[in-house]
This record gives sequence, C-alpha cells and structure tokens, in this order.
Amino acid sequence: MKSGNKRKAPSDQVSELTTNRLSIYLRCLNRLEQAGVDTISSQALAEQFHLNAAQIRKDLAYFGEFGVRGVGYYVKDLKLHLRKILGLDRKLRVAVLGAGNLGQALADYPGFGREGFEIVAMFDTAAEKIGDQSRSGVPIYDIRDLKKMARRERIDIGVMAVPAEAAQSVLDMAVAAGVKAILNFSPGAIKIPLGVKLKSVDLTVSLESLSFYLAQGGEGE
Amino acid sequence: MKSGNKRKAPSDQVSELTTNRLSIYLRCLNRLEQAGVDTISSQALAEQFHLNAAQIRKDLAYFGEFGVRGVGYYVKDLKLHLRKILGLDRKLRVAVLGAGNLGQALADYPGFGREGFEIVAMFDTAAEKIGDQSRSGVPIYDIRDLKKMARRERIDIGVMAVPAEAAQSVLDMAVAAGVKAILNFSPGAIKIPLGVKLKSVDLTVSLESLSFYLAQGGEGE
DNA sequence: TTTTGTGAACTAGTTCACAGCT
DNA sequence: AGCTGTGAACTAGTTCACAAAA
Repeated sequence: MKSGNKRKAPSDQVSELTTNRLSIYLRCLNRLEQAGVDTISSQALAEQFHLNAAQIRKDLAYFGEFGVRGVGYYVKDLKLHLRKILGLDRKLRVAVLGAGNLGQALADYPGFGREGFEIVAMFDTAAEKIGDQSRSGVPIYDIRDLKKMARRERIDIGVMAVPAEAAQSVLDMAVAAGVKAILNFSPGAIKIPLGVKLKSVDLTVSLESLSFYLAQGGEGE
Repeated sequence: MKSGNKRKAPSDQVSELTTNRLSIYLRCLNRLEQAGVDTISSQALAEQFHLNAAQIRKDLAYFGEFGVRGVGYYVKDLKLHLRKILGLDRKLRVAVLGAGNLGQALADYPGFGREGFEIVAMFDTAAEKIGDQSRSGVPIYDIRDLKKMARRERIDIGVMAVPAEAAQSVLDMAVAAGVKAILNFSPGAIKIPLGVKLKSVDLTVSLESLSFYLAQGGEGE
C-alpha cells in the first residue's frame, strides 16, 4: 500500500481511451510545472485540449482521489501519481525490431527519451546492417539473437517496424524472447498470445481516413 | 448516380472507427483478389481480423448494398466500391512537413505509394537541408515556400513531423496554403479551423499506454 | 439453404448535475 | 465560494437475431 488511495480495484476495467488521456494529462502537467503553476482545476485542464472536465475527474478517479475540493489538483503531486500509474517511475528499456528507414527514425526519436524510455537496441535480418548503429548510436543486432539479447538487456517493450510479410514471425520471436508489450508499425492483422499487449499504428489506415474525409467533401468538424 | 445504391445520406455521421475499418477491409480484399478469391462472406471476412460479421455488414451498409444474399460480396466489386468511398480512385498528393529523421522515413515509406498516395515534396526550415532530397528522391523545399508550392503541386494531404514547439505554426502555414487534411506526428494539442481534418498519431502516448499495461501487471486480454 | 441488411438489445463511453468537502 | 467525486442520464458503438432475398 504505497499511498493512502481508496482504489477502485488493481486495474479494474480501465479503458485504453482513459490511459491515453492520462498520458496527455501528464504531458500537460509537465508543462505546467515548468511554468511554475502550483494547482490546476479539472476545468482549466480540460480547456487545454477540447475535453470535458468531468471526463478528467472520472479518469483520475479510477486510481484514487488526487484532488482537493475547492482547490483542484496539485500539479507536482498529480504528476507524480500519473507517472506511477503509467509505470514511468522506472526506466523502460525498448528495442526496435527492424532497422529500416522507419525503424531507425523511431530509434532516434527524441520524444521517447524524454519520458524515461531508453532505446537500447535494434534488430534486423540484413547482414550489412548488423554491427552498425543508428545516428544516435543505437546498435543493430542480428534478429536471431533477439531471444538471447532481450533477456540480457532486459527489454520491456518492442517497437516493430518491419515489412508486413515479416511482421507475424518477428512478433512471435519477440514474444518467445519474453517481450510483453509491442508497439507495431507494420500493416496487417497480427495474432498475439494472451498476456501480451500489442498496440498498432497503421500509417496507411491513417492516411486513408484522411482521404475519405477529402472524398466526402469535408463536411462537419 | 453511378451505381444503383440506396444510400443512407451523402456521408451522414459515419464514425472514424468505421472508416478505419473500411481501410482494413480494402487491404484484405486486395490480398483476396491477388489470391484469386471471387466472393467472400461477411463471416469469412470477420474471421481474418477479430471482428463481428454484423459490424462489417453495418459498416458497408452506410454506403450502399454491395452484397448478394446467399452469396456474400464479390471481391473485385467490393474492392472498387471501397476504393471509391475512401477516395482512392484518384492519386492523392502528399507533402511531408519536417525533413528530420521521422519526416524523411515517412517520405520514403513504401506503404504509402501502394494505395495511390504520392509523396511529392518535403518542407523544412534548415537551410542545409533545403535543395537536398530524401533517399528515394523526394525534394526538400523551404517551408516559407509552402504556400506557393502547395498550390502549384496541388497538395491534398500534409504529413507533419516537426518538433512540438513548431507544430502549431507549421499547421497554420499548411492551412493557409489550402491543405485540408493533415496527418500529425508531432506531440501536443493543436488547434485547427473548421473544414480542416487533423489526424494525430502520438508516439509517446502509444508507448506510455504500453508502459501502463506493464505497470498494471498485464492482466486481461 | 445461405447470407445479406437491419431493427432491437446491449455495452461502452461521455456528459450532466449535484451532494459534500475544504 | 469553489471544485472534486460520482450516480444518473445520455450518446455512441457493437452485437444479436431474424425477416427477406438469391
């Protein structure tokens, strides 16, 4: 029992929409802290993005009572709570699977470093890439060594950016290596075993949804 | 009246979840056509991803009656319909805003080319990049020329990959240049005027949602 | 018989509105 | 007075289940 929270339950049915928003709140709190703001109300926070204040309070209420009535939330305090809830109170070790253009760009993406993620390795099949490293110095290993390395390097999260044909087999390797969470940029459907979390970003789908908007003549928001 | 559809309405309230799925159906149909499959039932299609058959039928029903009772959907026919609905029956011209690591990787991403997107230009502020081009030959222009170029090159969609601080001003430039749809990889909240569509991919939020999963001990799914 | 298209039932997510702390 | 935490009301999205078409 770390803090005196009246918790709903360990993590009873928190939707992904909620956890995504927690991330966004945290980013905002970082800025607020930087700006020297001490407390913030759900109302003021909601205005930053276009969100409803009750939504924010509900999101937070899943994890405890962090606010003070009549005052709002203490920025520093809430930030710490959110970091803990999101598991960002420890360094998370990330491996990028696939050292192509996109993989290398992701490995060097500065945004990841900022919130405690550490990109420790890339993996690829191409002999000429293995032994090389990315611009920012992330070493590229043979994907066949993934299992060995993932354990040795204690990889928490995999970021997968490989061609669609390779995606399932690379995912299976990552799972066999004990990686429990994967952010996937490869297109197409992928099967995962229970107990492993896959989050997919599908660039083609995203672009096509914009195309749809344009094709429909862009009515509404 | 192209085809004899009993349409619900021009584009009456189709949710983004639906349009994203249309994209996924289309990808699957492409594979099926390649594999020489002639017809497919909503049930069979649903099994490919883990989706409900009624969901697929409902999604399609927003746009017309494309199926044949007792048979299913003609793969070729449905593919054509979906391409038209998604606005992929014409080439879409895309500009990448921000020629950093991520921007260049996106400009060269082969997945975009496949479904009729054409990356025609990149824009950046860095003098040393301007005039240069990406690995696959996409030229980099001065962002100050965006307005002029966007009209001349008939840019339909912008893909934004710039630092958070620059995001709002780059977006404003794109909007001023007449770009009506933007896929955004920059973190943080961005304001857009009505009639412009912004779709954001937030890499940090995605990773943090995986971190959350790990922190909660990975119960469920 | 098979499978669509769709109203009805259900489930999830959001917003309202207000009691209850500070 | 001000703002949280939360049940109740509402809205959106999904799944069921079945009549109607081929």
